Amino acid sequence: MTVVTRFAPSPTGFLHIGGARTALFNWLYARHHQGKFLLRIEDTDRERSTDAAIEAIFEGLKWLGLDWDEEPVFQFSRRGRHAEVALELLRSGKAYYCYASRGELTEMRELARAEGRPPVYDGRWRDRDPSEAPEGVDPVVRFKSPNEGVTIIRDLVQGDVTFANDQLDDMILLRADGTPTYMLSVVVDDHDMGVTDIIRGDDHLTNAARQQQLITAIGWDAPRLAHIPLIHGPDGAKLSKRHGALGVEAYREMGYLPEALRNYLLRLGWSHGDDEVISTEQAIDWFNLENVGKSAARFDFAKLENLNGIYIRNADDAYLTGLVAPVLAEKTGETLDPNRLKLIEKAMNGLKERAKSVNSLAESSLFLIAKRPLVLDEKAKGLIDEQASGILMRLADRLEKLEDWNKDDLEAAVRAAAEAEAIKLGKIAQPLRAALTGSTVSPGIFDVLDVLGREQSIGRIRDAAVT
RNA sequence: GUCCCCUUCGUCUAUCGGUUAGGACGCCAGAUUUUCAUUCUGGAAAGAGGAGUUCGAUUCUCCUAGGGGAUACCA
Repeated sequence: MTVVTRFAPSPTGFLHIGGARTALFNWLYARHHQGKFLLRIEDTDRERSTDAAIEAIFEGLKWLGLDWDEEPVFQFSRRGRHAEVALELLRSGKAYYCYASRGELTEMRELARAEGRPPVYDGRWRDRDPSEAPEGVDPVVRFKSPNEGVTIIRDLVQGDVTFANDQLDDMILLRADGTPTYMLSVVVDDHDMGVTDIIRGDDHLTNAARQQQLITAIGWDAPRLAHIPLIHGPDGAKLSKRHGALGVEAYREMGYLPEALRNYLLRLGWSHGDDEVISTEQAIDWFNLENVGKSAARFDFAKLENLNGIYIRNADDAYLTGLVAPVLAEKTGETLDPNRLKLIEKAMNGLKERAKSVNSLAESSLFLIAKRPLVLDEKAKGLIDEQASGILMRLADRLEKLEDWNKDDLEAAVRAAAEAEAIKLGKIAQPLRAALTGSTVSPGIFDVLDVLGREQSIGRIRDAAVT
């Protein structure tokens, strides 16, 4: 049987980082087994579901490169089918109408808690005759779950987990208004979609027992289960939305590459020996459930940043230029013409060597497209004293005489200038850097000269030398 | 309260009874270098605590502690 996995987020907010990892694992598992990766939007909570959230989930998955098979399933649209299954259970005596009021339910829970018993529904309508039903009350449909024995979940990550059946009460299948609850919907949808392997957060582990009872009652085959641990924030607390949990689009805005984030997320809870930098092809080839850890992991930005740097350094110059362009456009307030983009791409090799994010890449390429005269930062200004000005003027004269403006000749000229001045290369390179870039930090100075070209370079040197 | 899960350097992790407990990030020191970054070398840094089982436990069992999750007519 081919593997079918699914990612089933509820569209009540952005695609957060924990969901992204769940999606990644499902995707990897499906691709590894040459199976299918399906998407289901669990939008049955009409109050909280929004179209914007649905869009954010699609966009987030696309950005991460997690392509899904077939059309996404919208759970709400399948409510008729869900109710049908509940009604069938009702007919076969595996479910029943319950007329207990909300007040009764609260009372029940409080009493149970006070007595140290599990806070569950006591089954008061389980065997009661419907003729006793109170007037004018719309009943809910409850599942008649086994009261004795145990339910064992054979989890691929967590191992065998045993629940006593008396801990699990008769859950609601259909609300008083006839709409299905989550427990029913997932079971029916997973079955109808042919899902063979459910990989989800371990906050669903207790749900798994109830769902398994339901599946057994209906008579379906149970899918394989794998409950992966949650991701915690840097402080070890649960990663909640008000607690630093960001949507994947926030990571894009911070300048992380999707492939770096994917790699980071993969290593958060899964390992392959000592391997750290893992390509997507390798990930698909290697991914398995056996090497998924059982404990929650903390999110560590420092490590993500390191990985991001590695991916940036290895990335294609044109690709990076394409990513930098919009950021630059936003910073400068104008879209870049092809000539300046070409300039950036030419400098990219030196730029990417020292970048940790797309944003820092943009920041450090700003000098390339700056207009003369350059504004020097404080440190750069400090480098150009009277002596340095003289050196720069003489260097400008020397550079002007160069026949050919290329990296090798430029290097030779600058070194010759240093020798003529009887100073170390650094003594001339730093003021030169300040003059050309307005900063004390930049790519190699000969690269900068080369990329900037004769006119800009000499102009900038003279600008700095006279002020 | 009840149930379930988890626990190796600060962080992510390797180890599937016998290792000087390995790697990565971060940190510190050094080398390279025109700045920064990269790269390279070296260093500090861990089995929550307690009982067992065993010739031998990080590894198996139990207890304690700590952390997390679930306890809805939310998903």
